Amino acid sequence: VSQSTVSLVLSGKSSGRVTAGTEELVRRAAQELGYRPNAAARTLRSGRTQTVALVVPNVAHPYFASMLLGAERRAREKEHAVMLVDAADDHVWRPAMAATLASRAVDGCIFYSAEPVNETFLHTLGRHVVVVEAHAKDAPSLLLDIDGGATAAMQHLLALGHTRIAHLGAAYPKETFRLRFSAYRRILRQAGIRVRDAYMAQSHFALPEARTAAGQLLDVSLPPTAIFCDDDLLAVGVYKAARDRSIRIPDDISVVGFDDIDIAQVLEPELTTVTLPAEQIGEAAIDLLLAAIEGREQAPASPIPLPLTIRRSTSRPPQ
Amino acid sequence: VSQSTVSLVLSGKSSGRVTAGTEELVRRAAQELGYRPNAAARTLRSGRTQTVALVVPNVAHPYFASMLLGAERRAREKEHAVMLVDAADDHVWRPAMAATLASRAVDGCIFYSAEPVNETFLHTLGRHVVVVEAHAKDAPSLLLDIDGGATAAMQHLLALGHTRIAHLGAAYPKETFRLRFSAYRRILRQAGIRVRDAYMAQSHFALPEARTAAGQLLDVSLPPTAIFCDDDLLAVGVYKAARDRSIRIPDDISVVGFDDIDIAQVLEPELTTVTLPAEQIGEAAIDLLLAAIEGREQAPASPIPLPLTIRRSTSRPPQ
DNA sequence: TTGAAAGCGCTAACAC
DNA sequence: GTGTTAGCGCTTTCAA
Repeated sequence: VSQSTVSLVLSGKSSGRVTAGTEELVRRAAQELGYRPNAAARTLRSGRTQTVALVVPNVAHPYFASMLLGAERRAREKEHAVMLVDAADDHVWRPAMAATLASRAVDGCIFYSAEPVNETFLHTLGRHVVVVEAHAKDAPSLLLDIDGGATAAMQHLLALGHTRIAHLGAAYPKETFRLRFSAYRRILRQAGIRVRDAYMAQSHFALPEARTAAGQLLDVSLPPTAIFCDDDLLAVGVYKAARDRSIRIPDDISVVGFDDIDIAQVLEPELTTVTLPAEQIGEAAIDLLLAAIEGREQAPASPIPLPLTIRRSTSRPPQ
Repeated sequence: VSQSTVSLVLSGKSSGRVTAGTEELVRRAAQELGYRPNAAARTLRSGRTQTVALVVPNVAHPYFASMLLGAERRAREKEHAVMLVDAADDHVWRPAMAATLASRAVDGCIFYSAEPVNETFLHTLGRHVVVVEAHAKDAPSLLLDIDGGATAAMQHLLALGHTRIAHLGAAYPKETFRLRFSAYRRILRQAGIRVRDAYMAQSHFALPEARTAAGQLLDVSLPPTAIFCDDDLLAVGVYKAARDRSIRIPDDISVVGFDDIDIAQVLEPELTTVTLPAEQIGEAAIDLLLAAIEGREQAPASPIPLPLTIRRSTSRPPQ
């Protein structure tokens, strides 16, 4: 029973090369001895780690947690492991990720981009990269129909009769948020409504800050009758600020969010929001990355549609 | 310029072995060529992967997401990567984890146990294992003062004057939840209050089910004036069920949760809950695991205290 | 159908 | 101080 025979059998490449008897023998011995092939040796030989990295800005944001859930599940189905890199802030992750990729510790990387991805940088990494929710010239990217979702949200508000619509934007430098903001302004302009500076505010993803920013919007002299938020977490800030001022949702003000994280249904009234299928996005990202790693060309898919989920936080504007 | 010299320099073991000039030379060359040591080869030689696995029941639960955040941050500080395994349900993770550990793809594993850990199983793995929030005979474990937290919560309710206190338990087979339940019964008994079956319900971590279970508690003929929940997510079910019945929190019923996830402050009124320092727990788990891997013996630390955070969901019982 | 042997890229013991 | 060399455990020719 020699080394190569064992390798053949345990890698499933034994058909027509090894006798059934020998094969059985090998399997039994492996079983009894609890033998497990050493991953490092295998990687050294084959160049494949069966591991992919996932870079997200913040796992504690429920949207990313769900995406990670979907990605890990799918990766495991395909016999891959997922390594997590929490970017936390944009300066930290690059060296870490660059080192990880360059050392060949992973076969590829899913990259929830913080910004128009530096292409030189991507190339330097020399591994397969998939970008989620952003365009990248030299890497396959998984796109969402952000504009479509934002447009649906705004049109919903217009259809209800709102004209004084504010925007609470995410203070995060990413294409996806610029798209949400553009859609807001475009739809207003198309409807012949002036875009007012006083109806626009920004906040990071922290409740106290979102609450303050939302409060500024509510305290304008002629206050808005609806607020379109870049993110459900920011919508929570609106709920809090409204409550601070005894402003009722949706009677006095309508609120629309973006993401449809669990919190949307925890809020009272439940939040009307643009639904991002986070787990599905995680799965799709894994599929795209594995295809790239295995050299299967994928026709660039069309952006994932984002339906508006209408709940109780939107209604006709007050008289 | 030979292989071993390069190795010496780049592993930082060059002091007193390599001339400053040569060292500089090597570094510069490595820099220019963009040389990165191959992780697999290094692992094969050294036996260390610089990677640890983290097994959690469900990353989409905010508590675990935060724990993961803390763990990943600390691991990166210590130059380790974190591989995520989402157990999803208790049957799936074992083979996956066993394979990962046995193949030496990771140096160790943090295991948020689903159950009194099967010790034979742990040993089979043959790698370092740290168990969080559960006792394990043969592995270092990171303990939380669950009983202390639950006791504080119950005593808070008693101190407010409640005697009809219900318990909404998590339908999840884990020591930590049994401890919460025992504390509930013990405190009632110590206060001379009869433990009523009608005041006890269970639910999985799904809002519709939690809402139904909470509803049953509220619909008892002599309803409770307070509910102690095993988890903040279950407390959300109570809020929903109360709202369905126009029962006011805290005027008609007080609610206490467990975890202090972000949702606790999203709820209105904000939830009184037992605070688990999730990120800190993740960090501590990494510290414990790395200590074990590096052979540093750690005196078993005392359980992490869990303070009760009192917010607006608890008050005196109605007259 | 099975075995022998080379070599993936690194580290560490040892020789120079 | 620097170079030579063996070997980590596997896969994969190639020879028997």
